[in-house]
Amino acid sequence: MAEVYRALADPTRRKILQLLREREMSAGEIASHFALAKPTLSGHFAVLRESRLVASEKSGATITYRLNVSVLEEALLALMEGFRLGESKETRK
Amino acid sequence: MAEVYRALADPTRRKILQLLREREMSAGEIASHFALAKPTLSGHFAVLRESRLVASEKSGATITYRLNVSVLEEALLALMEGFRLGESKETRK
DNA sequence: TCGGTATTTTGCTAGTTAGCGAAATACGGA
DNA sequence: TCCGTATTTCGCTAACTAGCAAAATACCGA
Repeated sequence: MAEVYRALADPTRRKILQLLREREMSAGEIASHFALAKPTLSGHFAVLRESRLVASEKSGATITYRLNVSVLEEALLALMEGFRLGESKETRK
Repeated sequence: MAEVYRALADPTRRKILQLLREREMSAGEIASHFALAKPTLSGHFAVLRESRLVASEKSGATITYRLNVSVLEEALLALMEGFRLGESKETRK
C-alpha cells in the first residue's frame, strides 16, 4: 500500500494516471503528452507498475498501459476507513 | 492539493496522522511514540501543517496538534471524482 | 530575572529521486 | 539476417529529503 502513496506523490505520475483514465495508451503515446525524455517516463512507468496502479500488456513492440482502477479504489477506501471518514458523527464514537 | 499527496507519501507522517486520529496530542507526546529525534519530528509537523492536514494550537510552551479531517476528506473525494470512482458502470459515460 | 521545560531553527550529512543522453533489448517486416 | 521502431536499462548529475546534534526561541514559575 505504501507504494501507492509513493506513486501518487509525483505530479507527472498523477498526470499519467489521469491520461489513462480516459483510455489505455502505449508508452510512446503517453510520452507524447509530456516534454520529458522517454527514459524519464519509463522510470515513472516502473514506479506505477510496482504500485500496481497500472498494468502493462506487451503486444509486438509496443507496450500498452491501462489504469488498474481497483487498486486505487482499494487504497482510497482503506485510507478513508483508517480515518473513519464516511461515518456519521453519531456513530463516530 | 499536491501538498497533501506529499504529506501522505512519508510513512512517519502517516503514522503521526494515525495517532492524531484518536485524539489531539502535543508535539512532545507525539514524539514519544517514535525513536526519532525531536527536530526530525518537528520537520514532519511542518510538512503536515503546510498540507493543512493538521492544525496546531499553542498554549503556553506546548503546541497541540490535531487532525484536520476535512482536508483529508476533500483530497480523497477530489481524487475519487477525478477517477470517477463511486459511479456505476452504466453512468460512467 | 533566573532556571527549566517545550518546541523550533540552523547547519550539516547520507540516501533517494527525477531528469538526461547513450546504449541495449525486443519485435516485426523486408 | 538486417533495418527501423518501441521501449527499457545504464551511468551519470542536480535537487530534494530525512535524519541528527547543537543552538535559538518561547513560555512559566520561583
